[in-house]
Amino acid sequence: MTAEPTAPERGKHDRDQRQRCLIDAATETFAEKGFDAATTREVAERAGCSEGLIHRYFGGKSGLLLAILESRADAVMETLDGALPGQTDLASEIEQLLMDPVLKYWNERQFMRVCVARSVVDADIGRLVGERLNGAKVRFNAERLRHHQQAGRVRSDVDVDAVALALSGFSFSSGFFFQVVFEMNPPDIQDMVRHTAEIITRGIESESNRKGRETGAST
Amino acid sequence: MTAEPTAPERGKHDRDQRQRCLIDAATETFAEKGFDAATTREVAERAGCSEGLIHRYFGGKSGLLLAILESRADAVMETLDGALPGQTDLASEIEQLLMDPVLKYWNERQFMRVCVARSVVDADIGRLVGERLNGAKVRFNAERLRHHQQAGRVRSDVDVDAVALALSGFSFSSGFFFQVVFEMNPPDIQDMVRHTAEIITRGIESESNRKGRETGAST
Amino acid sequence: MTAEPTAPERGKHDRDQRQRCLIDAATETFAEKGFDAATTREVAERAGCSEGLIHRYFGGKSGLLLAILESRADAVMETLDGALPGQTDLASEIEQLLMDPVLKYWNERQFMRVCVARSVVDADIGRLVGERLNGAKVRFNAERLRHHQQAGRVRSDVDVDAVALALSGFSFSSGFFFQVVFEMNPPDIQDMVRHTAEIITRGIESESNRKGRETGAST
Amino acid sequence: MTAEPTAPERGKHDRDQRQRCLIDAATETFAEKGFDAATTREVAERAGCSEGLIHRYFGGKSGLLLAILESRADAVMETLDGALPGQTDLASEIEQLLMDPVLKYWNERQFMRVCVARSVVDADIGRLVGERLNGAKVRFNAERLRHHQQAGRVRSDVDVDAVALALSGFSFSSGFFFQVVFEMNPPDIQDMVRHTAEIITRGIESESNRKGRETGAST
DNA sequence: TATGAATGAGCGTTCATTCAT
DNA sequence: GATGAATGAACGCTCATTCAT
Repeated sequence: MTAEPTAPERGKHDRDQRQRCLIDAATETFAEKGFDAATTREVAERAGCSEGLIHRYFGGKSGLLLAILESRADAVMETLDGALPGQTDLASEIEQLLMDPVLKYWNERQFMRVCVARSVVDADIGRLVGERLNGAKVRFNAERLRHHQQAGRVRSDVDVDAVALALSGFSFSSGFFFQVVFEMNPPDIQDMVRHTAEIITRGIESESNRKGRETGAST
Repeated sequence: MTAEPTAPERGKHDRDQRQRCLIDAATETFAEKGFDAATTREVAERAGCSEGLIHRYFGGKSGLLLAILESRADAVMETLDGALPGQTDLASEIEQLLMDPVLKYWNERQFMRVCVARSVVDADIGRLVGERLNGAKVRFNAERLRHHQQAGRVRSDVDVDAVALALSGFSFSSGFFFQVVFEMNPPDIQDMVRHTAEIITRGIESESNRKGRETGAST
Repeated sequence: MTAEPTAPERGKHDRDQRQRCLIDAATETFAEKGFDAATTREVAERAGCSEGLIHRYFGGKSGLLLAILESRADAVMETLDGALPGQTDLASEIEQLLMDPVLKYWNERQFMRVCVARSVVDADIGRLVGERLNGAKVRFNAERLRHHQQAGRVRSDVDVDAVALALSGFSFSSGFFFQVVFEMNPPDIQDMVRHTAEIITRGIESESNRKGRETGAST
Repeated sequence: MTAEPTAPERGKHDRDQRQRCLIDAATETFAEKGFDAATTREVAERAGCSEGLIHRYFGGKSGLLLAILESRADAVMETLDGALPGQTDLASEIEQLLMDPVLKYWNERQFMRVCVARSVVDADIGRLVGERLNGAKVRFNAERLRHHQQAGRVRSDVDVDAVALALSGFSFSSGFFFQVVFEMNPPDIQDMVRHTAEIITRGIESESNRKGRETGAST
């Protein structure tokens, strides 16, 4: 998570900084209490400015929610996908695709709480999260898998799009629900995810890849 | 889903019936609007009684939420697990364990919306859902898998508890999030789940099971 | 003005009485401060009940304004017209038609303030006041004048509808603006109105009426 | 109405021009929405300058209202009275005294809306309008009538001050309320006013004037 | 006991005003 | 001097909760 921006002194003029502070304060507050139960009063207090600014800048409480989604969605996807190096080894690739989100969902848990809680109740947000957040992850997974399939490491009868979707769903439930919502023990989750990665690898790899792996392993 | 209980006439005394009506009305209302945005006025209206009863019977709005969880949790788990016949074939078993929740989550989507939306925001509810709802499912999965492992159909190096958890997470994301929240096309989801079931089966089955399957398939 | 209804004790249940109290309290408050500057807080305080009732009963502040107009418009017109006995003498009739509103506008000055202030700013209210309040007065005047014209006391070339409108306008400016808004001395206004009544009588009476009056006066 | 002053460019210093722009913008805004519902934001926007200037120049929103009244009262009276030529014919004089305001109130309807709406609610404004606006009109009327009375065209028993007040009231209700607020048809109003002018003329003219008029008419 | 009238704390929002720039 | 970002008091309104009926 990026460093919390320091709020400008009260009364000082600094539009951009103020907006960032408000968005951060709102993310925390919405995550802790839920969108409805959170009050603009508390958001403003946390941001160290007056309530009026929420309405001036974002057009109200609901505008603030949209601003959160807008401002973070792309950033979040970048951090989820950006830095992942492609692996030439299929097993490493699968483990990476499953394990990385488990870390990212933890880091972005506040933002995720806001998104998830709203998506359940607000269909527009639901679709937005499904398409922008999950969709991006799925497309990313599919691309990686396709590459391995073309290299002959993945069985030709495997539907990489279906597997990509399955992987995103599995890492979402592990990384967000098990870890953040159900408060399960992170090391346990990581073991489970690693184990599942092996199983899936075995389930999708081509005959040649299996042999190479067994040989490589025995060497 | 059980039949909607008929509301007693206004003013009539029928405590149990009234309570069931209120719980059903509240489940619908909370699911459609979210817990905070729903009003006790609307719940009472749907239930066909006065607002005052919500407080007399359940001690207020939040008591009504707890009553929903209490009254449905066990029932839901029964419907999720109860009627599932054990399969002697591993592939069928896995497919059944993954596909069944996809149908059940759809039927119980109203109740699930309430649970999930609250669990994200309220840690107590989060743990309750994790332990009572998901936990039951995981234990059920583990038992089935262990049986197949003891019968030699599942590799001995597979951690059935880990796989049981993985399966529950995967079916939760597919059945609830993909299907209900992201509004994806149910047949597409079912195809993906079936495909994934095959992959996982391949990933966990023992050498002997694989050979038997290939032989059986070629016969 | 009818006696101020006594407010029910706080918390006591008395829907009708409460509504009447709120309408009276609102009339006073709107009259003193204007509709916009008046607050629902103050109205509720004067009525001795909680703010919420304004919204429950009247659907909000603007509903309260409409309720005032609805509840008083007819009553006001009745008191303006109802008790006026027809006069066989034209001069008495004119004086009565001009003088009576001067008293009535004073008694209803609070209600009138609300009506007039809003009509200037809100075209819907303007038309409503023009048609329901002033229109009724004009039609009443016209009927009386027509009767005198048919009896030969009013010149046949007089347009009674035009005169009826003129009389209503004159009594409105004298009775409301001069007396209530400009705070002129009521006896002075009454003298002026009486004098004007004589002049108008002279202006509309038929030759025969004039002769009869002069003869009658000299007798 | 005088030509709208062109606003100085934003940021340029031109105190007098800016003040005039603000007063014009405020007159329009207050007339359209009413004083309370109008916002300083909109006034400043229309005037093409910043909100702060309203406070710097006029000390706030209410100061702006006073500035409107101050700056326009005299101008309005000049346009109401200034250009009216004295008539040697009594009938023409009366018609002119009644008809002219009907046109002037229409031209000044924005300013009048502001004055009238406030005068009903604010006693200070009420007196100011009564004395400065209506008072000036009444004195003007009285002077003209006195001249005709001295010339023997008006009966000696007529109280010219009372009639002057009556005329001002009648033309105020016709010109402002009937025409602007009640949105009556201007030609209809003009017919009514002309008819009333004849009636009043007949009501106040001396015997000699009547004879001269009848002779003149028959010639 | 069940009702629904009544409450009042607290919400999102507005806007005249102030003041850093 | 002019700007517009920032303030904060106060608004209309909502609704869980209470309580007279």
